[in-house]
Amino acid sequence: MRTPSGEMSTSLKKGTWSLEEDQKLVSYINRYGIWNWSLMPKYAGLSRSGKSCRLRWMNYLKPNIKRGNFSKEEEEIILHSRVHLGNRWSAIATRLPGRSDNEIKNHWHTHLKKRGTYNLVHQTTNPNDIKNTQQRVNHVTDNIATQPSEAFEDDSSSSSSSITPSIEQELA
DNA sequence: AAAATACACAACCGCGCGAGC
DNA sequence: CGCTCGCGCGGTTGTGTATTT
Repeated sequence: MRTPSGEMSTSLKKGTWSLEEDQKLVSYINRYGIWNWSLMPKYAGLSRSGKSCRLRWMNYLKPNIKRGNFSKEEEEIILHSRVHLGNRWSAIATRLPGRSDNEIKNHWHTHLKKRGTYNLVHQTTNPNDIKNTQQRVNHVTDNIATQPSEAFEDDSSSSSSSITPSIEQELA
């Protein structure tokens, strides 16, 4: 195994994030952007690994992240996408703006897995709903089949590019 | 009311890939 | 061309909460 250079074994904190840690990470990224996950936590005053920070940001702190219940339509998209894409959660996540791959994966394991197959999602809906839903799902599936997976624009990339080494100097 | 169990969500770990040197 | 590094992904585990006994 490799040992990431930026995050050596300096007693990194693990477990649930506190509000204070969230605030530190958010305010740092808002100010300086994302330039290097391995080094950022140090400058942000966090005793966390870069991986941990990245996960926290991607899944909960990033703007536009949707929290809370999945809609029926979102579940349908997940179920149907999984049939076509398998367990490629990140690819499935591109079909659901505002949802992270981790959240979708969790939702699958806790809710949707039990249903077994895509078809069972319809078990409580009336015939008309089923028809309409099937049309929507077919539309989504067609898109999946035709366009690889660039689908939704991701604004995270815009912030990660330009801000790099000068920050390190500024903060050192 | 307390203990046991099930459930849902948050976070970690290991690995592979691509870019840069 | 091989090596190192950082990032992202998917699987798995940990933890808190709700429900049942």
